[in-house]
Amino acid sequence: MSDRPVRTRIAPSPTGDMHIGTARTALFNWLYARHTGGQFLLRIEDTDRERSTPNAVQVIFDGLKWLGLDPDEEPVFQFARADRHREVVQALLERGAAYRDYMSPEELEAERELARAAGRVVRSPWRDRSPNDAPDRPFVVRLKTPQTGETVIDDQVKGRIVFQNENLDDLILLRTDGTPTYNLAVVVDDHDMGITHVIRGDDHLNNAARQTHIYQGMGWEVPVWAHLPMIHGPDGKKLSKRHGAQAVSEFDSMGYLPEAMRNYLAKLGWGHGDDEIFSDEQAKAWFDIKDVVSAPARLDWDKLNHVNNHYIRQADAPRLASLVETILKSRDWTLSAADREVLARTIPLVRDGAKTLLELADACVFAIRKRPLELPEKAKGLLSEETRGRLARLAERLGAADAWQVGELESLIRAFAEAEGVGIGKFGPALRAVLSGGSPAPDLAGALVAIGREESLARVEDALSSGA
RNA sequence: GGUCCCUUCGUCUAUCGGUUAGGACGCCAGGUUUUCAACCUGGAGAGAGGGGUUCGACUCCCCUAGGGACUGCCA
Repeated sequence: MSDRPVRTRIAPSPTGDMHIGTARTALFNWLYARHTGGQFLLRIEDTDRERSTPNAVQVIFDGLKWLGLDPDEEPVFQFARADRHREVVQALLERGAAYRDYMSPEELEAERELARAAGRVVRSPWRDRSPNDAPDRPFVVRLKTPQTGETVIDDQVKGRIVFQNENLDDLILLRTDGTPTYNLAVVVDDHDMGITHVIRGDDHLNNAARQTHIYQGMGWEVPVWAHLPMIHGPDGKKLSKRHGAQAVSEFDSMGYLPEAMRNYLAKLGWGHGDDEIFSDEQAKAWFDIKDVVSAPARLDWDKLNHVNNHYIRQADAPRLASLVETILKSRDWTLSAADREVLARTIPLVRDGAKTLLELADACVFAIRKRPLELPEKAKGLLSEETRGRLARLAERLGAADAWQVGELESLIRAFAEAEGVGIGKFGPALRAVLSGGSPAPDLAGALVAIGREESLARVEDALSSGA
């Protein structure tokens, strides 16, 4: 390999959702490019005309953008390069590194069965036939892969892997209809894009051996290979919908922060000693393909939640407020300017316990609910005559509080309990219920601050006057 | 069937021939406590099995078992 500047790429096919495994592959490519001062590129593999959709292309753009993995150049669309791919096939043909195969689908099928039964690879009789024998029939173009010797893949993750060439079949390069296949297109595009490091899922490990011969047929430099193990579901099976999520957009809508995803995904298959939480800058500085683990990893929701909670605590409050507002709006809440202020006050008080933005939003609801709050049955039971009197006396003190701040209110509540000669447990639960209407709420002082003085006192008043 | 990959606590991982096999999440116990979290302290918990190589193997080699990928004119 040469010392060309590093260029990596992510090459998804736009046929549906963006899988979280694709996201991690993109992350590793991005990290490696950033680590080495190289470039990270995007190529849309849209050669499957049946399944590729513009919408799915947009999903990929959106997914990468959300994850903060910005490509350094405009995306390359593979289908648009079909002429170039055919040009390379022509060159391969001229060099004698490829041949036209006139087997009919039926013949191919028969050969496939024979080959499988014999435990060997599919072979075409046209490989060694003279072009002069060519019939007037549709044909595919196949790569003329060596049948003796061995092909060595020096993989950065898996190590040195040796394939016996007799086990490698002749890849189809061009279909009967003249369109290029995936295996040809990746190689040509990676070469033309100057990709130095092919970092991709290890489902392509076998392809690497076969693709090597396309590079060699053209006399091109073979890239450095790095085949990443896949991400499995918590049960160790292939990650699928029933595991809760598999698409990047789903993690977004479940309330995971992109920086949390980057940190968590980076730790899935790669690590830097005992470091668990690290910044993008640290990840870029530390990341090396050689440190990627070679075994598949399972998605662990508990750990993802833990990491996400960490980043929710770290995030800017205004950013969280806007994210929470988006979630609340999607639940048909309309927020006034005053509500937004309440939200801004509430978030710092409740964020510590939130594992997702959805939970954060839930935790804010108590503060913006509209009076009069309907108390749950359980709460009504708390409002004995004695407690009502106590709350009334407490409301008086609250009304006269110097400052409406957590510290002040905490001491006020403590002092009140002492004055009443009871523990906070005697009136705390009732106050909480009255303030929140049964919604989850933080500690009393925090709840009071979040709700605001006027609104808090009004809620207490509502409760005391109802059914009195 | 063939080729190839993988295998340390439940999970993610550290270890790069010599460690009481470390950390994190989760779990359990205790603490804090006006709810739920969060937080603090402590605890349980691992080298798939069998052969080698070596003074010494989680670490190197082989076999077995169990997972997985590929074996498409999909990507």
